[in-house]
Amino acid sequence: MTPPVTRNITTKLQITCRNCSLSDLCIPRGLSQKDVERIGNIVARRKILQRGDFLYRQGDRFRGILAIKAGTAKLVSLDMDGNEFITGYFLPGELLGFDGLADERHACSALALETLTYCEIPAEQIDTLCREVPNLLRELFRHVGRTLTAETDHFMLSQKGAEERVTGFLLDLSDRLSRRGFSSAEIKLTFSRHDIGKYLGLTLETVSRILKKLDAMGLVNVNARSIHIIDKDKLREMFATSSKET
Amino acid sequence: MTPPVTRNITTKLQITCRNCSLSDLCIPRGLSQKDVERIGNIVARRKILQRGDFLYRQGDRFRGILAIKAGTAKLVSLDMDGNEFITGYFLPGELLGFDGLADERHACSALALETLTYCEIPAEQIDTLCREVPNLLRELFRHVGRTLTAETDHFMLSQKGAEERVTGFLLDLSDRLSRRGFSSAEIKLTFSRHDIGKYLGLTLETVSRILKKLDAMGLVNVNARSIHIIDKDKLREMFATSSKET
DNA sequence: CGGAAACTTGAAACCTTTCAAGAGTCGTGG
DNA sequence: CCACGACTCTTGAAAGGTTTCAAGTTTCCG
Repeated sequence: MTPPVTRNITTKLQITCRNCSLSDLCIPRGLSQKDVERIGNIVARRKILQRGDFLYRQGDRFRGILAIKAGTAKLVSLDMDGNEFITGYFLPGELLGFDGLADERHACSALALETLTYCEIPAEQIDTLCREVPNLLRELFRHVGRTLTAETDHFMLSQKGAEERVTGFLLDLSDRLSRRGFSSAEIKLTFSRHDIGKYLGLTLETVSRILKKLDAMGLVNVNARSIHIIDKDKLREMFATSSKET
Repeated sequence: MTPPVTRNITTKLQITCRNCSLSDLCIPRGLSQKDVERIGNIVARRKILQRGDFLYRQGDRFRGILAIKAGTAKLVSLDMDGNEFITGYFLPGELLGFDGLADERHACSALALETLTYCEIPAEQIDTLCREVPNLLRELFRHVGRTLTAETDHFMLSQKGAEERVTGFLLDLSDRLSRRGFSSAEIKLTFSRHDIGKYLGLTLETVSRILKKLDAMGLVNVNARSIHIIDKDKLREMFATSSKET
């Protein structure tokens, strides 16, 4: 057995927060040079995972806040009946792990959708680090806050019609990608149709049908897992269309 | 004795965190006597609002974290099209306002469902207070974390069948009430059917129908806005029933 | 007491799911 | 290099659950 995993040739280059390419997205964003140096020494760096590997599992002890350096991940929640829901997804530069804050145990599982590297602020260090680096506290709050409003948006999206859910998902993904320096028009999905469905509260069949419809309308170009957004404005327009009630 | 009273005749007595009846629910829970004293001096106390009043509005500048002393509140979000969603609700002893953490502006509106009093930790004080009171930081993180997982649960609930959504809502409400010292069987709703619908992603008609059905099944006793839970076990059972997929 | 708002109730319309089968994709091994 | 098997995705038709629409009825409050 033991499949020939593409093991990481550990580049011996020392990457710290200071010279990390994501510093303008990640925690250091709001921090001074000196502060960055400080947390750079504590952050555990460059863990590497393969598709399907867990960053952490539901029920795991909370180890710390993770920052994705490369790759994408999904947040999976199981309810008491074992039904699976995807409650969020993460791109490079985004922070996750906050679901372990409530009671020291993770409420969700996070797993890699492709080869993924990440950094980690160990849980035990957070308190002291926040005290030593005043702005870090605020920065962390900003990030949980953002996670929170993202969940709110996710909920609202999941209450709309199927068409809007899918277009909303594409727009969100596209925006978040572009904010992180990736092409906002050429999307290579790491999600399966099933994943998208579980994220949006739809069946994979419905997702498939709507993707096809958007393609037929000329708004996007769907080819298996690669999606080309042709007319984002019209996509946005169609996303907004359907409001009626108060 | 001294069971948690439902209402407070505006006693002119000086209430601080130390002698607050909710101290075992609110922030002070995890803190030492001395720490409580400390934050007790900073917390702005006992603002009072009437039904329909806003604790804060979407877009308002983030003023601080609020703790409800008495009464209930709902969190309302409007999407870009003006559609209204209820993204959460709060009982005495619960903290809200975290939706303002992301960018100094509240992403939702919070409004009182009945006469309500609350306390407030001013935003400007949070940083310094956290540095002075080490455990407060952890306690605050615990609370945001809890808010986060509550939202996840809310999302998952909203993906289920209508019957489970309503029973799930009743069970959640009942549990949270009892955890706060209120009767878990005798519920006096401060929500309208419309509110419940907006919270669960259902129309008010559907909520009405299902409430009636649960009544007819003998699981609850519905009388306008007062709900008596007769058979919570069976209610739980019916909530779990419907799991099939993996 | 009267009027507005909240709630109930029924029937039809609508959207998404379910079920079922076929097509495409990918990796492995002959 | 092609075949095989396992997935993943597509596509169609029927079933099912919620919403919508449309009246009523009740409750609440001035």
